[in-house]
Amino acid sequence: MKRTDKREALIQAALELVGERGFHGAPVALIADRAGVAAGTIYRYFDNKDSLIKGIHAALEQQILDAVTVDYPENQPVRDRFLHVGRKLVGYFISSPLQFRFLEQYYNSPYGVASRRAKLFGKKKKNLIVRLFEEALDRKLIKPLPLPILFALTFGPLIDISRDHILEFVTLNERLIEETVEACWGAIQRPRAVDAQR
Amino acid sequence: MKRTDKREALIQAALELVGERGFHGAPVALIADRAGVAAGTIYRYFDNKDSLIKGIHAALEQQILDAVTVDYPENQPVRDRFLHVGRKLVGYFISSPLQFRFLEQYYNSPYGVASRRAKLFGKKKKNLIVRLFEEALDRKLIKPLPLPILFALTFGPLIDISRDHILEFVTLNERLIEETVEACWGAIQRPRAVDAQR
Amino acid sequence: MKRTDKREALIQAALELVGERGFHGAPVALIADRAGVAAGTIYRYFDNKDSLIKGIHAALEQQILDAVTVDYPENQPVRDRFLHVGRKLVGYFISSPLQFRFLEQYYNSPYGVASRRAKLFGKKKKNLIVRLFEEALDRKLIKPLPLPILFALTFGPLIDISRDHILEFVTLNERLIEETVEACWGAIQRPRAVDAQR
Amino acid sequence: MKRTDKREALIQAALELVGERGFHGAPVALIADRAGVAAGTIYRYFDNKDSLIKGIHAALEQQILDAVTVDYPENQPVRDRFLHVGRKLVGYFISSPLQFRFLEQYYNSPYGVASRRAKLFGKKKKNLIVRLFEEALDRKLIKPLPLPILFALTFGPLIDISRDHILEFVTLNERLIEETVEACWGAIQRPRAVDAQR
DNA sequence: AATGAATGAGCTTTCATTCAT
DNA sequence: GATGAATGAAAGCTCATTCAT
Repeated sequence: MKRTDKREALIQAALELVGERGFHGAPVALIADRAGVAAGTIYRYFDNKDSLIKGIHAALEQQILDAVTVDYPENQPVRDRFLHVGRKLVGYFISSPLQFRFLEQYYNSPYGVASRRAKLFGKKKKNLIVRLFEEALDRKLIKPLPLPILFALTFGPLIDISRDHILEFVTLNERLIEETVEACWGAIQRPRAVDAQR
Repeated sequence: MKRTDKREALIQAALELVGERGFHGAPVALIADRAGVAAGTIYRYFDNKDSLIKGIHAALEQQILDAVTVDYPENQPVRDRFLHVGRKLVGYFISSPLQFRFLEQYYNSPYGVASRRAKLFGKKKKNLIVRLFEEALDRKLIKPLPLPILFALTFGPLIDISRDHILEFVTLNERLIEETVEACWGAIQRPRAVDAQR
Repeated sequence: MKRTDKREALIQAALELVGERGFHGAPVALIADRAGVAAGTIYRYFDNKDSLIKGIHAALEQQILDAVTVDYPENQPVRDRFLHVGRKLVGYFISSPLQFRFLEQYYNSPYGVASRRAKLFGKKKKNLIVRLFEEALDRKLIKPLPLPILFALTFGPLIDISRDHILEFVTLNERLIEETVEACWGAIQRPRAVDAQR
Repeated sequence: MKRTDKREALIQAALELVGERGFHGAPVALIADRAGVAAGTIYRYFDNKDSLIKGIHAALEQQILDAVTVDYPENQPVRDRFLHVGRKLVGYFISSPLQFRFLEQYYNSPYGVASRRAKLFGKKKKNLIVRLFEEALDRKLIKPLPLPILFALTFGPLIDISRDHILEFVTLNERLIEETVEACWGAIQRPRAVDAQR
């Protein structure tokens, strides 16, 4: 097993254990065991357990960023770009349940308290999203609400339905995802002019 | 101190400690200390620590149910009843940050995995909400989506903005709450007939 | 076993193990074992292992102080008082080999680096000795050398012969102790006037 | 780097680390690192860590012996030879603080327990000193005390003042060293006949 | 000969739970 | 009923030593 392989094996093992059992269920001895290495070996690849956990988190943020960026319709209307991001996000989550559950654990633990601010979005991605929302606000396409509320109305439900799908409370399909993402857009979309108000 | 008082004191102490410091910061010795009883005493009132934690959860669900039920406009239109529930929910959360943070801890821990199914709503309350949504579906007032998705589109954002308010990412006021609850309704509301479709 | 007994048992066990084997040979598990308690019990009596070690050190300093103070001939000539201190010090050390070896370990370890300044003498005792030496210097009874050098010339050899006795390189008896203590006095004693110089 | 160079580098690195930080601060990985070799390489030159430590000790004893032997006034009076040894010893110690501190660590650790018997003097040097003392005893120049006591009265203080100088409790100069060494001689010197007693 | 990744026993400390008082 | 001292398993981490390369 090569150096990189072992690092990957440790990340994979920790990801699985935390995803499956939570942080309480992922002591270093077990992580090492599942990765097929000795406990002490972890400390050749990571400064300490926290560092391993944070490393996974960082890697996942990058994955999400990548997933959302693929085929991003840079030059299409705001609405289309929003729908793209929503679709890709849900797509990533439901195709990566371990990763999703890890992130849920992470953001609700001492580890994640500090980076909660960044929520599910790393710097680069946040900028992508933030830019999108700010453009939408500028053009008066969406309601003039604080960004955190706009995020809550859009990404909150998408995360929730992803979790529900993974926990099998609901079975998503393309149509349902599309309708939900569109409903999220509907939640923040600015009511059209006079006619629609009537 | 009466029997019930001690039970209450233990629940309150555990609630505070978990809310303030997370589960890691709430060992039984500390809970007992803050409750003004001996460590061993906990085991007269609860089978074990898990049981205490679950007891708190149950108590909080009841509190939420009560909060939502107060002044519930039983005979008003579905939309009004929905807005009432949303408003009360957010009101309860932001006026009970300890309770809110406890629940967040709870649902993201081994304790909560089992009861996640119940989400933020206990049996009775679920029925209240479920009845509301089913009536809305029957009358074709909202989109024909699976209940979990409807919940995600409505309660998801409300929980998120409550968290953001408690963490001071945003400062809610009555107007913002109202707009957000209405936006949630907008997300699931059935587009009106022919005109809106055009 | 009473509370105090257990504390004493832990101190005794740690004292023995450190004295016999050095700090490396005194892991908490072994200390607890020899004291007849569980490992965790140590932490009811001491904040941590360091605290236990420091507690022993403090207790021993007090013991030494007490030993030296008993029958201290407050109103006798400086020379008599010096001889008293020397005799008592050696007497304490060779009758308390475990304590002696513990202290040797202590002063040569990370634990003792900070308190090295105090050397074998706690505050009160240092003052007793310091006062004695200062009086002797004032009266021009001893050579005008820096205090550390005076200490080295007097207590250095006394500690060394105590160690040698404990390690059985030499077998001390009252006469030998007396002669050595007097030799130490001889080392710092001011040469008498003109005659002695010739 | 030649074979011998690596051995020397390892000894030097270990000497520095132990001298600076104590045994706790000198794990093999760090020693190897500072010596510019791989951790495993140590085991080509020494059986194990203990062996390396003992190797340093042996080297230092040789150094001390050499230092004391230089300019040794073989044909001068016993007193002069004694003063020479004392001076050279202190001179070596205060000009080699790392070496001094290593030896202090060594003699107070599991490593040194076995070789304590040899004290600061290896075989050859012991013989030099022992011969000196035996000659002095034969000629009735010093008090008829056991050798360990004579050593304690003479080398004990010299080691102590060297330590105090290194720790900056006192600042030695040639005069102070001379006076102290002479005081040591005074401690063991046989009182001169009737006249001096008067 | 030399490397350095890997090992795993051993360390100190925490804490849910028990039980004699 | 209530206490809180005692327990001991389990945690994260270190480091002397080995061995495939």
